[in-house]
Amino acid sequence: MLIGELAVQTGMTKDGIRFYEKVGLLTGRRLPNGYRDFPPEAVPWLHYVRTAQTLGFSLAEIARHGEELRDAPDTAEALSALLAEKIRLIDARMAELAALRADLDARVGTGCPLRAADPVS
Amino acid sequence: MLIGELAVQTGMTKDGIRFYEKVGLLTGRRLPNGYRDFPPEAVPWLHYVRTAQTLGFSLAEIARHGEELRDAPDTAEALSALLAEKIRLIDARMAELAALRADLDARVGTGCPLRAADPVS
DNA sequence: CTAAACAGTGGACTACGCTCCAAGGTCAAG
DNA sequence: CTTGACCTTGGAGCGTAGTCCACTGTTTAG
Repeated sequence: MLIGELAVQTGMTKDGIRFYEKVGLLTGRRLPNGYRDFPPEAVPWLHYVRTAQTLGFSLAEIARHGEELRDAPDTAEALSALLAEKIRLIDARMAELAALRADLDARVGTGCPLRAADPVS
Repeated sequence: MLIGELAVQTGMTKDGIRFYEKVGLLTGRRLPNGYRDFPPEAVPWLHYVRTAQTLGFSLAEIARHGEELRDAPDTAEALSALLAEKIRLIDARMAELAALRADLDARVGTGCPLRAADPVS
């Protein structure tokens, strides 16, 4: 698959895809003419990358996790460990969100909690 | 409260605090000598800002929300609306995280799901 | 009076995650 | 053989969120 089609199928720009390759999120095969050639699996992979990214994982983290997987002696086990680790991170983030939510919930109707901190009032 | 003490009490740098003031997260009173003078409420406010920020809200968003509050005719009502809005956002984020978590969960032990997308293997 | 410990400003610089652009190579159709 | 659509590279530029620095002013203690 050439870069343009991958761009269409993932909703990314070509420049974005090239950037992702540059930072190691995608490894590049080249056709004899120098064009990049992506396997179809690149599509779900990029969707996964976008999802993980919007959830607060940096591209470097995502790339590093990919590499850890690639270099693991026992892939199935390494994969499980990595996913378990990600799940722990997600749980931690969810807990933080729950705490903020509870905090805001508690402030609703209790006067002027945020504004009190804003000296303009 | 002078900037140095606020920095100590919030764990921020003075430069960071000045930056926050510059982008409108903090409004500056000045002493006759030109020094910034912060009310004690700035401490919980900055803690709140940091929390909201780590949860994915941009400084611009946080500042804008603060302004919306300030400009609202009925502060208590506006506050409730704003907090309700934030809570909705948080719920949406939590739902996304839950979805990713379930996705990862489902992948654990099912072969080579991420690696399949990484053409190096 | 001077030195130390604070404060102020402006501007350069960083890292991340892109986006845009110019100049040029490749390929299929007419 | 040219046109157009596609691809390549390198480099500049941008927005966000700061950090760091030099130089200068202010306050306090000895």
